[in-house]
Amino acid sequence: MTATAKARLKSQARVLKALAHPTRLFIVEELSRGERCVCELTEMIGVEMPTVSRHLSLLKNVGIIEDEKRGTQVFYRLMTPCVMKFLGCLGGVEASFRK
Amino acid sequence: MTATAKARLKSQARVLKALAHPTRLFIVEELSRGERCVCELTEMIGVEMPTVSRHLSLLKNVGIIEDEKRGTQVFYRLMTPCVMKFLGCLGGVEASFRK
DNA sequence: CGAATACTTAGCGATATTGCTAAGTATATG
DNA sequence: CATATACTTAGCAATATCGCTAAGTATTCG
Repeated sequence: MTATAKARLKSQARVLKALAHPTRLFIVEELSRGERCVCELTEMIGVEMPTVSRHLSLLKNVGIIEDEKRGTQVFYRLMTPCVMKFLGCLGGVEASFRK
Repeated sequence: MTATAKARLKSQARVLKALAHPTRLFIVEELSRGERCVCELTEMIGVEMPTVSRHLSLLKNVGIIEDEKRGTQVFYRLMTPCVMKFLGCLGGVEASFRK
């Protein structure tokens, strides 16, 4: 394993790790339908806002989503719609395992 | 969020979590080129065999790989080549973030 | 300005993950 | 049978993650 390969794997793992949580997967799916503010997401998810906020900043840190403040609200947008194809495939993986 | 949606997200997150580690990503990539025994993977990765073995059983538990014992060796195979397309897309995600 | 709303950050305890070493299991081999 | 090889399992310490509450920041509104 070269150092380059190692760096690439680490970087890819970082993105996967960011996606690897039910709440964050929900956020990504929801944002794929359009931008949402933190309060909307919080209500849909059903955990405290600080918790949602932390999930959001995690996704933002790896470049999957982006935020924009408008008034007192902060709206988040999906930056990499590619992630959705990704998740579509994922459905196949579990299905193939369950059968 | 319905209970069904919750269960699906949890299941998907489980698969992503299994992939979300540099060593396990390496294993998946390597197995996409053909089956490998634990000792081969161990040598390539450069950590102790028990550690590799645990990464392998994690991947096996979510149905991504499968094992077969032949003599004293255990060979692992990729069960869901779909995962590779998945990872191809991943390259795009990081690239789009870095630029 | 003062209060309210929408968020984020910090800090905490509970739990999960990671890699290690040591010990256990199973198959081949002298 | 005894030893070696290939692997897995168990147990441990270090570290990371998760959700919470409390406290801080920023913008709006009376």
